[in-house]
Amino acid sequence: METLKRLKVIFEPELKKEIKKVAKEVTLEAGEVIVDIGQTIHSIPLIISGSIKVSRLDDDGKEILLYYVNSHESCAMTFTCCMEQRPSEIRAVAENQVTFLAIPVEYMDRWMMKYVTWKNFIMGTITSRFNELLRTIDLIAFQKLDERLKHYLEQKAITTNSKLLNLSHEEIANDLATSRVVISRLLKKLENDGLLLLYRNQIKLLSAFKVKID
DNA sequence: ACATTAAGTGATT
DNA sequence: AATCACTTAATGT
Repeated sequence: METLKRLKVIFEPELKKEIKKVAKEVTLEAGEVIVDIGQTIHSIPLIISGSIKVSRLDDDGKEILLYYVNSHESCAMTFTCCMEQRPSEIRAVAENQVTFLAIPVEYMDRWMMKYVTWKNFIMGTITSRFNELLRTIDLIAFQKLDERLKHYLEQKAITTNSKLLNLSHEEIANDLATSRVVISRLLKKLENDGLLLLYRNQIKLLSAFKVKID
């Protein structure tokens, strides 16, 4: 399985062998649901290419974006759900065409004990996700929607690997759980600041907008 | 040409 | 920052 080589994680050879043995390679098209709220997860994904959008539903059943899982990453929420075999709190949808290795949950525990690199990998993705969520909580608490928007655009550029984003203001507003009018105003400000250009259903990030792609 | 949908803006809470 | 009300611009039929 050459796909494993493309992961930048450094797993020890024995672990790689085990992964090859038990993992199933799955490819999904954009929009396909991987897990929905209430479902129980039986395997954890190691993303080879593409990305997954992870969201939860608020009280009114509206979708609110939590984060994207990109290439070479895995989803922190699935770990916690898997451990206890509890129903998923989140919904995961393929953002674009995505291929990942599905690893059955029972190996999670076993490998944690057996392989340091696996433990480090799991802990690493949980910590970085936790820190990111902490940051967005801060931004929400201090009502810094403009910074959340910038972060959102940056993530979007990373997942699509393009500075040309095909998004309407309304979609952004839905993802950030706010109103379209607010997004339009903030985007206009960013445009005036020379960070981006606005078109209909399209946003072009300029070089002044620091994103490390290409 | 007309209807529909996306985006821009002032005023108000 | 959210909502309302309204305008303007772009796009589809």
